[in-house]
Amino acid sequence: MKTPPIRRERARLPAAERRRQIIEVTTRLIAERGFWGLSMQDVADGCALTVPGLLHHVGSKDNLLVAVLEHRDETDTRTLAAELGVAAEELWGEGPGVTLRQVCSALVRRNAAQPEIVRLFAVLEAESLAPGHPAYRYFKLRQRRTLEMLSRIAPGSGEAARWALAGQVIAMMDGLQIQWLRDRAAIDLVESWEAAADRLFAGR
Amino acid sequence: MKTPPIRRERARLPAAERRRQIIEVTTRLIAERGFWGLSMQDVADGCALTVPGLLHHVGSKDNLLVAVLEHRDETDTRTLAAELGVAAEELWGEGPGVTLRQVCSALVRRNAAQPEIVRLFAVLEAESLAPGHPAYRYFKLRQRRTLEMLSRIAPGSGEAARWALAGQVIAMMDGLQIQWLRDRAAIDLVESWEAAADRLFAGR
DNA sequence: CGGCTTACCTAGTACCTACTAAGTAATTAA
DNA sequence: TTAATTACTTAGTAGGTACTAGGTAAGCCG
Repeated sequence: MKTPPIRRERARLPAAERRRQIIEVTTRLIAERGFWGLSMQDVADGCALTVPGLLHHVGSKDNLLVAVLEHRDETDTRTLAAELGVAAEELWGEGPGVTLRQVCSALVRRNAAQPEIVRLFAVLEAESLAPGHPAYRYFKLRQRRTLEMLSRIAPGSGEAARWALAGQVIAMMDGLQIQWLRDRAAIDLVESWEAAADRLFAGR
Repeated sequence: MKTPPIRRERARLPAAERRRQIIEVTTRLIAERGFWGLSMQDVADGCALTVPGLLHHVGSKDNLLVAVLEHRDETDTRTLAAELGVAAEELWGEGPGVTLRQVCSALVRRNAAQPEIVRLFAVLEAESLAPGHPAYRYFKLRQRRTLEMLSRIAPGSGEAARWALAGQVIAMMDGLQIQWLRDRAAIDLVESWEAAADRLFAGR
């Protein structure tokens, strides 16, 4: 005695739109629980889908993570360039288009407005330190790439000195962001960063 | 037709010793997968125990995490004080026993020798940013406490300036540690820190 | 309208999750 | 030497995990 199929009142969305929704929901959930703590069931629920319905769009859990990261990288560089009033290509070019300090200020200001996404990266950044993590390579490459980009526009004479400064700048931003995420009432991210930057960029 | 009970060749350890082993194994596993990714089965396997055997000692998964953190705090402050040749109590006292820079150098040098434990904290620090995490309160308190301790021995005139410096020092250490953990071949933690400290403590 | 694509479904697999209940046997104390 | 303690076991519960196979129906194009 089979129960007759129940008509569901689910919206049938075009793939692109559904994908966008999936990525948005996943971003929030990873920020909360990390990738290891993420469950496809929760993502599906957040999209009013079944789990196989979700898998139809993303294929697998690992793929989903990759999709989230790629989407972030894409939008991030785009909006950052826009905020600085510069074309994305010349952001990291040789010419003195923008200073390191300007880039950092823009970055921090935008991050201050999207704590959820900052948290996503903070959690994944730490989780992915283990070589078995599906985002291990992604973050390793990302670190090298970021360091290279920042050191290119860093002030200072020697190449080594510019690299060191770039590393310090990244470390400081990451560290302050965590303190801020932990106690947003007590810490103002932009203000803390500017104070730290005054010290890091002193005499330049 | 029951299979007869198989005689296991398992060591029966005194509680204290078994607990020590459990904490050690758990520390390694959390560093790898985070708390959300930790499974009691894996911990039990690592100790050559069954899961209920493990639960006999720790009660629950949350308790296990608390035990790990408490154990770390205990040993960490003890060995840090020893390394500086100071009693633990006067480490954070009013008198000019040690400078902030000395404390940081000692901290970084010791951390450089135990990457697994640094990774444990890096992962938990990020994961526990979510209010539902069992270590949420622990890390929030820890951040406040650390900030207070460091700012007490920080150089500088105003109280606000000392707090700011303490925050920057913590941020820089955390950030450099992550870069180091991600690419230990490319980065020397102690060296990076000293270079950064030269800048942070400049003119003091 | 008729056929094709595709968004999404139900059903099921094989396994892992933390945790409990209740019992056994090794160790220690009287 | 017996009695109490306790480290650890097997067995079981109730539910969650990612993922697959195969089907249904909604929407688009001719």
